[in-house]
Amino acid sequence: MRYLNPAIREQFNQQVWEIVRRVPAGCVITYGQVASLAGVPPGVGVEEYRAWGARWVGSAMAACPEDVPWQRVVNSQGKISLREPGGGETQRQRLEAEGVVFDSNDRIDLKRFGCQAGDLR
DNA sequence: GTTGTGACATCGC
DNA sequence: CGCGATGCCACAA
Repeated sequence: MRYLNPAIREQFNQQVWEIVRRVPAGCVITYGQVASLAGVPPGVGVEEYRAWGARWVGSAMAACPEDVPWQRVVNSQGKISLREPGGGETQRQRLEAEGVVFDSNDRIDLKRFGCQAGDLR
């Protein structure tokens, strides 16, 4: 198959948003974690999912609803990934209000604030 | 139908 | 530990 079925993609997006909503306040999660929790969509190889799951999550985030705290989803570097640099300052303070601490490099310590799979449920 | 770009992850230096 | 380069899929123009 050349590319994933649109229906599966849609369902996958919903699943991603659902997981992000389960992320508790003061806790952040990486794209890889979200992809891992979302599970491998049908008809997709695990090795391919490992490489593209994160990107699919990012694509899903592109159209995330208002009630989805997309800001709690960060990349492996522990940094907020936004299209507009500096546009996330307001949301960053929002995370700080939840207890998330940023270092001098605008980075989050995933060892402390990184959410575990078992913490979601 | 083709081309360019992207809210990433991983490996190498 | 930090920065640069690479791979691959989906979407918009």
